[in-house]
Amino acid sequence: MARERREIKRIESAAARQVTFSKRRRGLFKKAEELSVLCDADVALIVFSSTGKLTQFANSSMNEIIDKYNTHSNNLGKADQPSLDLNLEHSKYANLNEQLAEASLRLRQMRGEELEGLSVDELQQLEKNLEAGLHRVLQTKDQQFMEQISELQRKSSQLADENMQLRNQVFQISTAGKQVVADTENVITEDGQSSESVMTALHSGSSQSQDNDDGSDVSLKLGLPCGAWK
Amino acid sequence: MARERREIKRIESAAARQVTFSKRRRGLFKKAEELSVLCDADVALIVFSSTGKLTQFANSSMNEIIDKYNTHSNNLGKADQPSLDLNLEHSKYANLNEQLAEASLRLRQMRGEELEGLSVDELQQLEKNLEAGLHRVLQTKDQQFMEQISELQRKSSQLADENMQLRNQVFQISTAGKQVVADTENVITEDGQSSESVMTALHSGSSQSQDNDDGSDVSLKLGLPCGAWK
DNA sequence: AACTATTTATAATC
DNA sequence: TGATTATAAATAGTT
Repeated sequence: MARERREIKRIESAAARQVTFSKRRRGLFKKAEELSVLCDADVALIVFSSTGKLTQFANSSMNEIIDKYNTHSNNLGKADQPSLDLNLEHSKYANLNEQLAEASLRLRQMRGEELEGLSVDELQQLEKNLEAGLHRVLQTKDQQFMEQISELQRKSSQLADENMQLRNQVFQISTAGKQVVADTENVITEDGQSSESVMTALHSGSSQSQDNDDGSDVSLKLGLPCGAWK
Repeated sequence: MARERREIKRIESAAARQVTFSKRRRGLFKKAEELSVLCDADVALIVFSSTGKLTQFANSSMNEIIDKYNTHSNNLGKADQPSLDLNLEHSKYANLNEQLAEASLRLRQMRGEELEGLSVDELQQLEKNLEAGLHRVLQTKDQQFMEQISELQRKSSQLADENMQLRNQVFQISTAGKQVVADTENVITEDGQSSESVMTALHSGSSQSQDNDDGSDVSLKLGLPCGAWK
């Protein structure tokens, strides 16, 4: 319902998926509420995003509706349930454990372990996923590198500017110094150390200029372990 | 969304309410399914009509999602649980949930999603893992290909052997046949059925050779769906 | 997140 | 119910 019809299948791009998820979830919850209001129906809606975030709607109480649902489906299914609660607890574990086991297996397989049982088709699917993942990781890494580089470029251009200013200061001060020296050569000094004073002044001026970068890190390290480069 | 905008409040006419309920319920379930498919989300939808009739949708298992919902709302919700037992249960869940969340995150990151927060070091580690995994997957796939190929080579060499033998048999038999025919033309047979015997021998010999492949599959299919190739 | 061109849902009607 | 249709609403792509 938009610029273009969208085929109903998993959106591959995580970003687009997230955007669509937000939009459609809002729409879905709105419709759910409207149905419950217009038609006086009991509606419960539970949505977990692919990242595990929960959103829920229930016109009355969620637990109430779930209970109602359980009694309904129980009536139609299993007859004896000594402790519904215990069974629920139990199945929660079982479910979580199953999901965890599944996720771990997938992870190990992506690391190239436990591939024995896989068919060629499954291996090719895995390969495709790995290549896509690797591609995105490389893209992200490149992006971070580029950011670091442009940050460094910014810093070094700033340093070059400061450098230029310092050179100017040095030049001006040393010019001024020569004038002082020239003067002292022709005039008897009052304390007998005018030459040293001038050198000290020049030096302290220089070091002060270098230090007035008030703590900013001027190191040119990339912050990367050297061994990480091929 | 129609001829006229409808105010969102309970429809008084029971008939109209029923009609709207049917239409909107269908739409709601459709949207729920689309969301689950498009965005890879877990969606559970339970609707009781005002007459008490139940309709439900869950992309996976309704119980699974309700369980997940219960653990979630337990974890994030009620603080009062006097029973030590319950707290233990609780922490077990929390633990499993944490592990599952961790594993899911790792999986998504290996698929190249949610890389935003990662440092360059972590990205490089991920890259290394992906490359290693991809390498092993490719190795395993290659190995399976090689096995299929050597199996096929074995079979076709076996077939070639059989072929050779058959050619020999055919040659010898047809040569013998000509001699027999030639002989019978000039010599009176002793039992009067030498010709038939020869023909029988030829036929039985041939069919035996074709059948002695004791059930092995001699088809030359690679066992791969054509669509799997780019 | 805001903006539209479209698609989709649906209210009224038969 | 089911089909039709004019219109409201949702939303895909874009900025």
